[in-house]
Formats: sequence, structure tokens, C-alpha cells
Amino acid sequence: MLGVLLTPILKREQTSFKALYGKSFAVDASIELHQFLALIRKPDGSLFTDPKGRVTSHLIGLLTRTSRLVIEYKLRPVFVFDGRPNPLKSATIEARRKVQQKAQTEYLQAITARDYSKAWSKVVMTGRVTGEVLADAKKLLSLMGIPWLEALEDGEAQASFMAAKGDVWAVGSKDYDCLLFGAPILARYLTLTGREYLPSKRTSRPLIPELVNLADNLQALGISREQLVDLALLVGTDFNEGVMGIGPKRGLALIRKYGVAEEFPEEIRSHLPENLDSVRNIFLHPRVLENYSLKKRGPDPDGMVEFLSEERAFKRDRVQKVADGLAESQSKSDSQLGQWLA
DNA sequence: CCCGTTTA
DNA sequence: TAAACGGGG
Repeated sequence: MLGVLLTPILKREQTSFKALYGKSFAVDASIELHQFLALIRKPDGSLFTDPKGRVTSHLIGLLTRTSRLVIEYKLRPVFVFDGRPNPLKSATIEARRKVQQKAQTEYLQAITARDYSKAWSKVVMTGRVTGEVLADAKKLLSLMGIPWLEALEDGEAQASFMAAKGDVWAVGSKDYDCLLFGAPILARYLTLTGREYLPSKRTSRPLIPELVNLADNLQALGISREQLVDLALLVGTDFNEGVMGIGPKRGLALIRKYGVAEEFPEEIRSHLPENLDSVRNIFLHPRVLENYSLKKRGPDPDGMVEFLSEERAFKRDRVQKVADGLAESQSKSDSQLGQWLA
């Protein structure tokens, strides 16, 4: 499981890239990179690599997808990388690794059985964000002039802090965790393709991002953020297991009835962590970098060509085209939008 | 994932 | 005109 499951009780509103024009986002880098490694693959399911065998799928994603958001839609992402994970997350991390290993085994079995559609479905779960993947992503982001920073712990917590502080307009993620971390607005599907079928008129396939507003949802649910965190503890988070048989709906009912986790009936309370505040504080008072500088850096077209074309065998004109687009976008934003961060 | 090209 | 296909590194 990745993130807290609150879908059934949260109000989401569809938006459009037009409506998001010029807005800034703190993007969860590890989720973004996982997406790229899951989806940017050759027909046989293998990752793209350079001639030396180094993975390049995430670089393709950053060069094509992310640059398009910046050039075409004028979004201003800031990538937030995970720092050292909180010790309470180790069970989740271990569980994820097991899922990956299982997928890897099943992938190899499917290949042996020549069941290629099954192989594909499994291999997308095996993408590993390695140190090299992270280093290359950071290097390319720098060359593209896209700011990034590394969190002390959870990237999602850092991104949420930046949004709550007003340094960015929203957190770009697919998980709801950032609401627990206090992000005022969560923007989902900034990074995935959504396809809209308009029966008449437009034939294009626009992406449909959606927004989740924390204050609106708390008001609709009639609970506080602290109570939403307690609700999440019932459902289960990356930092605790949750209570068997309790999902968002029943959790909400419990919170409404009892107010705080301490007041829950013993048979429920006993399934929650002994020290409730140890988990609550991860969400309510996370360790975050307070003094980060997001100084604006322009793109480095020559550096992009050097890195991607000469080192990683990308087609030169393709890289050059994106680099030029970024440079132009940047110079326009200098005059029209001011700083990268508003 | 995205894009350009081919195909129905 | 849109769905299918192939290639990207």
C-alpha cells in the first residue's frame, strides 16, 4: 500500500491545465520517478538504457513529460526528494520491497511461460529508484532549470510544509498523505495521463488533473485536521498498520462519535499504536527543512545536450528542442510571471 | 510516458 | 478522423 486510503470520503474536483496555468507545485519526486520507471518501457517491458546499460526511462520522462508541463502549461514544479525515512516507516518499506520482489519473480515466470501481457503487468511494479536514478534525475532537473530539494525525512511532508507556508500553490502527488501533513491543496494527476472523451467538438485528449482542498474537505466532514489524522491512524498509514475492518467510512463515524483516538473503545484503541502521538506527530509536526532556498536557475541547454546526448545517447535535436523550449519559457516567465515561485 | 506515422 | 503501431535510449 502506498499512502493513506481516504478516497471514499474526500471531495475532489476536476480541474484543467488551463486553470492551473502559471501555478507552482511541490512535486513528490519519488512518486514521479516511480511512475516513469513503471510506464516508460519498451514493448518487451524492459527499461530504456544508454549504451552502458544505465537506466534512462526516468530521464525520458523528465525531458518529455515534465518539460511539457513547464513549456506548454507553464506549471512551475519544485521536485522534493525523500530524505532519510522515519524509522516507523520501515515496515512499509519492507512490505513494498517484498511486493517488488514478488512481482520480479512473477515477471520472470511469465517470461518463461511466454505470457507477455502478464509479464508486462508485473514488470511495471519492479522499477527501483536507485541512487543512480536519483542522482541522474537531480542532475537533469538542475540542467533543465527546475528547482529541487531534498527533505529531511518524508518528501511529502516537506512538500506539504512548503505549500502550507505559501511558497508553492499546491502539492503535486497522488497520495492523500499530504493532506494529513497539512497541505492546503493537493493536485493529483499532474503527472499521469488522463483521457477525456468529448463526444462532439474537441478531438484532443486533454489531461484531467484534480484538486483536493483540505479546508473544504475538513468542513464537509465536520472534523479537524487532527481528527483526520486520527482517522488515518484507524485506516492505516505508512507509519502504522491501522485497524482490521475499519476503512474511511467507519473510521469517520468513530471519529465523529468519540472525537479523539484516546476515547475509542478499548477493542479498537488496542489495535492502534501504544504511543499515539509518536505517529500523530509525524503528520502534525514533521521534521522539515525550514530554510531552503529555491533560487531560480535558468536551463542550461548545452549542459542538457552534453549530458543526455553525449553521455546518454539521446537524439540531439530532440534534446535541443526541449532545451530551447525551456529557455524560451524561462525568458518569458522572467518578464511575465516574475519569480519561479510566487 | 509522448510523439510521429501508418492504417482502417 | 481516429485508432493502432513503432520508436525513443
